[in-house]
Amino acid sequence: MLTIYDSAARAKREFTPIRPGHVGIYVCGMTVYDRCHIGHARVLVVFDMVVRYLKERGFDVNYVRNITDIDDKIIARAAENAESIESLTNRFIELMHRDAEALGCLPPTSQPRATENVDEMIAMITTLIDRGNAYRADNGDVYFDVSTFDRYGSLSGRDPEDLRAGSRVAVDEAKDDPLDFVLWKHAKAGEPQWDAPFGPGRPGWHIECSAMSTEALGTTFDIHGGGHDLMFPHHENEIAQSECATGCHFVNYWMHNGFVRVDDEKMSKSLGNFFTIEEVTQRYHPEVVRLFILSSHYRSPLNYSDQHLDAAQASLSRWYSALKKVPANAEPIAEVMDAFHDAMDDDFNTPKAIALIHEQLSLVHKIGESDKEAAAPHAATINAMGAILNLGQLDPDVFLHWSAEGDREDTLDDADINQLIAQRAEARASRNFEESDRIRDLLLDNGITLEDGPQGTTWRRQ
RNA sequence: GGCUGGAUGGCAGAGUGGCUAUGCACCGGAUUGCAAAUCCGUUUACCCCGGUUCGACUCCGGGUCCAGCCUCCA
Repeated sequence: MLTIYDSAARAKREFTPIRPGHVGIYVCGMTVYDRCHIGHARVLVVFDMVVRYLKERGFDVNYVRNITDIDDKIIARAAENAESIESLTNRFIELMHRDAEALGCLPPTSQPRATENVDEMIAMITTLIDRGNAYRADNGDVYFDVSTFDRYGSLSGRDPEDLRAGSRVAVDEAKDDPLDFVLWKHAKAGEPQWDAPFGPGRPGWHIECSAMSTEALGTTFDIHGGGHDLMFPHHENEIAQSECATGCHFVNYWMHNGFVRVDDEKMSKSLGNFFTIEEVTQRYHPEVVRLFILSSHYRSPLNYSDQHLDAAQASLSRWYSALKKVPANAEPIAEVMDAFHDAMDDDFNTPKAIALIHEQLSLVHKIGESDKEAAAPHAATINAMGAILNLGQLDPDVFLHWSAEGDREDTLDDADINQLIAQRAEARASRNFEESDRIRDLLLDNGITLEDGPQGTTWRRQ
C-alpha cells in the first residue's frame, strides 16, 4: 500500500488515484531569470524520484512542471542585461534542462510556459470576476477577494483574521483587504502585455499554476507538489482561485519538499548562501548530488556541505567498485525487493531504501571476494533497486575515473595514468619498490588512487 | 506574536512499546612488498521534566532549543 504524506491533512494517507492506474501530478517549477541552485536541484530530484516510483508501481503518470517565464524579476533582469525577455528566459530554460538532465531527471510529460497559456488565465479570471470572487481595482489591477472563499488558510493552517491582525503585508491602497492577491497586473509602459476583457496587462504569479494545472490535468487532480515555502501563500491562493473558478475540489494530495540549508539556514537567493547546480557538478559527479539529495527524506531539511557530498561520493565509489567486482547476471532477490518497495511505499522513504542497498553492497563485497557467482544475485538486486532511484546505473569506470572539471587542465589524462601504471608495474616486477612508490605518490598528488589486485592495478579519482 | 515541522551515537540518517537500522569516521585485527580497496571484531544514541505501562528512544502532558512560513522564494 502506497502512502503519501498529504500536507493538507498533515498525515500520511493511502494513495488512491482518481482514475485507477493513472496519476496526474503538477509541480511548481522554476522562475527562469537565473541559474538553478541546489535547492532547485532538490525539487527536480525529489519529484523525479516520486514520478519514477509511481511508474515502478505501475501507474501511467502525467507529470506536469510549469515554467514561469513572465514576472517582475524576469522583467527587471532583462532590463538590467539590456536583453529581451524571451532571450533571457530561453537561456535559463536551456540551462535548467541541462541541470535536470545531469542530475538524472526524466523530462516531465509536459512543461507549460506561462506566456503560452495566458488565454486560459484570462478565461479563469473572467470567470472569477463573473462569479463575484474577483474585482477590478481603480488602478486597473484585478484582485481575488479572499473573503469570498471560506476555506482560505486551510492548507497552511492559518486563520485569515490572524493574518490580518499581525499583518506584515504591505498595505496596497488598491486592495479592499490586505489578504487579497493580484490576478492581473495592469499594463505599464515597457512591459509585456496582453489584451483582456478587464483591460490590458499581464498575469499575476498564482493564477498561472491554477490555469495550467487545470488545463493539463483537469479540474481535480491527484498530486500537487512544490517547495515547502510555496505552501503559503502560493498554494493557498491556487486552491482559492481554482475551487472558486471550477467549483471542484482542486487537489487530492499536497506534497512539499523540505529546504536545502547552509549552516542551518535556508539556502536562498536573498541570503546569497546558494551554490548553483552547475558549480557543484563541476566539483562532484552529478550522481553524487543526486545521492546526497535522496539520502535524506524529502520532507526533512537537508544541510549542504562538502563533507556530506564527500560522504555521498564515498558511497558511490563503494557502490561502483562492488559492481565492477561482480557481474549481475542473476535475478534480483525477491525479499529484498519487497523490503525496498515497502520502504518506498512509506511516503518515499529513500534513506531506508538506500540502507537496503548498502546492505546488499556489503554482501557483494563480502561474498564476491571468494565466490562471484554466489554474489551475483546481490549485485542484480542492487541494480534493480538502483534503477528505480536512477542511481548506480553508469559504467563503473565512467564514475570512478570521472574528474572534476576544474581540475582537468592540470591533471593527468587517462593515457598518462595508464602509462605510469605500466611503468610502476615494471618497477614492481623487478622489486624496485622505491620507484614503484614514487609513481604511486605522484599519481596520488594528482588525485589518483591506485588499487593493486589479483587482476592487476586499477585506479580511481579522489 | 500567529501557524507548521523538527530535536537519535563524532558526523549523516532510518525506525520501533521489549529483539544490531544503515553508511561514514574512530580503535584493534586479517590481507598487502608498503599502500589502497575489501573483510572480521570493538566502541559511541535516542533534548529536559513529569505521567501511562510489567517495560518508553518509541504513547500522553509540560518545558527548552532549532528551522520554515506569515513579503519574492524550490
